[in-house]
Amino acid sequence: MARAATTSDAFNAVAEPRRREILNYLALQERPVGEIVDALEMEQPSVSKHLRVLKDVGLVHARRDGRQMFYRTNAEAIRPLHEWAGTFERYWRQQLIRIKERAEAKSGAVKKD
Amino acid sequence: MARAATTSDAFNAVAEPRRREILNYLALQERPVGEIVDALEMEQPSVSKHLRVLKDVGLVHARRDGRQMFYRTNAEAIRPLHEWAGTFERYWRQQLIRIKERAEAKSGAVKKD
DNA sequence: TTGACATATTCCCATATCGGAATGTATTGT
DNA sequence: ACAATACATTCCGATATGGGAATATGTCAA
Repeated sequence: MARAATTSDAFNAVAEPRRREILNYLALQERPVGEIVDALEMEQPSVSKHLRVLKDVGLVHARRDGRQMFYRTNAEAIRPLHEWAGTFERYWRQQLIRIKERAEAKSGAVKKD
Repeated sequence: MARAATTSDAFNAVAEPRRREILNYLALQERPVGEIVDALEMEQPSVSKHLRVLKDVGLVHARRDGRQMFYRTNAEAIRPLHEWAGTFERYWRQQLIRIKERAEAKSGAVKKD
């Protein structure tokens, strides 16, 4: 076995920085491929390939209009990622509190509340 | 060029499901490698290698105690991921509202509020 | 039909992966 | 010093990658 395919899930798909840029760009409104190419300064085949990956895991939706293909971010598909990361929120909050407490203790613990 | 290294950032590191399991397991409290091996039923070298990746991107902290190495999740390092995904929250909320509106319209739009 | 335009796919290559097996290293107890 | 324990690393093989170049596909316009 080798590394998991980027097409396997959203986690793998967004691991690629270029794909995150594309998702950011397509979040506001749908755009044709050519505009993505111009805006993000990437090669057209590269953009098409990234879009293919994103579409396969449901991170973008596609719509044809004449010769153009309009893509837009499917924000819903990013939720699982947000939720997984969110399960750690209470832990980093705790860490911050501990750091703060240690800093206060070190500085002489003037106040105690 | 090939795919970005898993050691490059947190996004790449958490793309691996096994590494997410490890992070989940080490979030509550620090654990020695052997316990991770038993709890998650993975080979020891595999666990060590994943921990190496996680440590390199700062997702876990390590502490030696005798022959054992205790690891714990550094939740702080997961925040950037949470925040990136969070920038899409308003979009998926909009999408849900639109879906709801469409459903109501279709069902006859009995109520209008 | 023919050509132009917009996008998608294929082929190639250097590289990075993950798992398994074997081996290396650090620390402790005797 | 030696063996045992706990991890870490290295080597291997199969496979997936992303970029570049070339080519294929699909759609419209004349």
